Amino acid sequence: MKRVVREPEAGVVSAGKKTASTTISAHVAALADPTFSHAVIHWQKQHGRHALPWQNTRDPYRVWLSEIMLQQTQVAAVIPYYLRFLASFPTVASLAAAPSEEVMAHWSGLGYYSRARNLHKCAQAIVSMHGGVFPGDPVLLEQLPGIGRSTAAAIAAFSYGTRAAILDGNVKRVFARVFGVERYPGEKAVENELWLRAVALLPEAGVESYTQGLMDLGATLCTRNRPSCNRCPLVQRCVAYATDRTSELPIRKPKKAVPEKATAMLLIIDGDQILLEQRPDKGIWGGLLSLPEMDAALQPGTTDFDIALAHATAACGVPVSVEKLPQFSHTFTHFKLHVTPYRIALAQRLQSAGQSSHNWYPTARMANAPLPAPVKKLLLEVFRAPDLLSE
DNA sequence: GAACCGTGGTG
DNA sequence: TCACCAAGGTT
Repeated sequence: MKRVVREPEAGVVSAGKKTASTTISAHVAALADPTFSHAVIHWQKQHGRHALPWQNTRDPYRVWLSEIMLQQTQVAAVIPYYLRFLASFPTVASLAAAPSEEVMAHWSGLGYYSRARNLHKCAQAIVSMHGGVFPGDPVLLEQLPGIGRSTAAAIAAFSYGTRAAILDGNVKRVFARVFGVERYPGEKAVENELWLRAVALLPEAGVESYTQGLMDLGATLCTRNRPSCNRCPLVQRCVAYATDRTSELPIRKPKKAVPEKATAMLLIIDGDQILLEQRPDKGIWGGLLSLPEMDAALQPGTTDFDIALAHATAACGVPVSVEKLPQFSHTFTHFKLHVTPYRIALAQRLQSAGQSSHNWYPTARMANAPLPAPVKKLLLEVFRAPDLLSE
């Protein structure tokens, strides 16, 4: 259960003694500037984006789906996923009722798979606890799985016109430049300050255009590299522009070396089926199917070839051939993975050896399987299966 | 606060 | 090739 913490609205001050909320309200009031939202709204109506697939609707289901998909993900990557998802699950009830494997299959390749698991949980909570209707109160939205403060505000603003502040990567970048924030925005104290500004700068009316405008500004003009300041409606008030610091702000996250890991993946093939394993929810690629893996480092003194044979035998049957496939590596946000794939043909399948997490999957349906992107890529190269998900 | 959690595009 | 980054949330 997540905590819901919210400072009081601007102007709402608890009676009596001088409290922290008094200070916050005063701070918010001091940061207010109606000309800011006016400039953003005016620009958005003329130059913002108005034809994205999830726009021109106030259907909270569509707004919610798009906001979850767009977390840490760029618009261009989301569009095909959003369209396929909506075609297969047109309502929150249909999504709630869908098997989780089907939900994961539709998310396969989009990354951050806890988003998909939380999406499914959230749909079920909307049906069971909210009568199938998304609440318009950001405080209620934030209690649902996968919805944090910023996403809750976006959903409430776009669906119901609720006056709530977002603070996503776009807004952080715009604010960091306009207000000349010289510290890393990921730092808690800095983020708190940015939230205060976000609340203080909300318009009295037109929160939909304002919110979309902030996102559009960040995505189309106030980009990380080479921002288009000459077209920006905030350029006159931009500290970074005035001081020629747009390439320095926002301050970058301090980098650190990423660890490297190695694994072997087994393509155990029996006729037209391949053995896949359900991955636990916790950890990388949680909740997806993937290839069985073995850690060669755990078996010193033997060859990879021997280990692959032994593993396949123990897992599911009698192998007749083992072929080492070309190695590849995959870089995640926080580590790099080196993979050695082995292709193993099976002469005889042992029914009794299969675990519950084991899943014999038709190779022809590989493109539809809920697989991690690099695994799907590998398998499609091996089997050259057609893409069936779009049907 | 910090680690964890993906992927594809970009320079 | 590689570092960096993009509509964050959870633990």
